[in-house]
Amino acid sequence: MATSVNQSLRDELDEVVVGLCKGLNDSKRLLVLYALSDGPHTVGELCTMLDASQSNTSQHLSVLRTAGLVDTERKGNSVIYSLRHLKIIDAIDKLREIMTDEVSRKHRAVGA
Amino acid sequence: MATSVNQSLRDELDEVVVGLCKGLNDSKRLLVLYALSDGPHTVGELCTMLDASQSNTSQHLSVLRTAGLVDTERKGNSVIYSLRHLKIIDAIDKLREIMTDEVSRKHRAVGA
DNA sequence: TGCTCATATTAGAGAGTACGCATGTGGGGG
DNA sequence: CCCCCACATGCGTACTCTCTAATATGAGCA
Repeated sequence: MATSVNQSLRDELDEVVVGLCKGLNDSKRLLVLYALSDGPHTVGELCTMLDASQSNTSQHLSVLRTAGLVDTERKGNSVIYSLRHLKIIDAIDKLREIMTDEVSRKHRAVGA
Repeated sequence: MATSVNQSLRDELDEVVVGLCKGLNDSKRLLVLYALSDGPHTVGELCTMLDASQSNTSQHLSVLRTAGLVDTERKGNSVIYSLRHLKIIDAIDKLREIMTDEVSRKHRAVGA
């Protein structure tokens, strides 16, 4: 009955994990994505928003760059980061929705 | 201008990461979620689908349980796992969509 | 009770990840 | 040309994750 799963789905999910989930698996990176959903920002600005060191921020941005989630553009002395896929915010919001469902579910369980 | 980000958003994203993203950050776990989207399965069945050891499968299921992504029910000797939030599949599909966009974007870049 | 099947848990090795610190790089102004 | 600013990168450390092998739990049956 239960057979091993389709290899192409397996490969695709592998890519999704490597390329995207890994990028989302850190609250600071999610925060960066939200910050960029309002519009482009420089690294310095993102540092401030994250309360993180320049180095640390830059490292997180590097992960997001590799994941293909952000774009960069040089402007004078600064580098401006912007969101590459607006859909990523939809995806995260979907997760937040589930989180909310889960919380209210627990409340119901306690109440019952 | 750029100020530190709202603490409540920060806390919420923290929870999203801890509770959900961590659960998604492994292709085997994504595979489990897809397998369960067709309907409930026992651990043994999931082992077969994943081509993974019983121990390893059980450990991944444990992560998903902690994340609140799956439900369990004992039936005789077996334990049956089922999907707790159908929305999680929507979220993953959203990520796959982004993945697709990204791939076609690269192709265009090469073609151009 | 004792045995067996299905699943869960534990311990330990190896790989990966986040962070601080120090240093490298590249554009702009004196 | 030299210096400074904004940012990127390399290194070491502490932590976290996944996996295998071994062991524990728990339901059903003789």
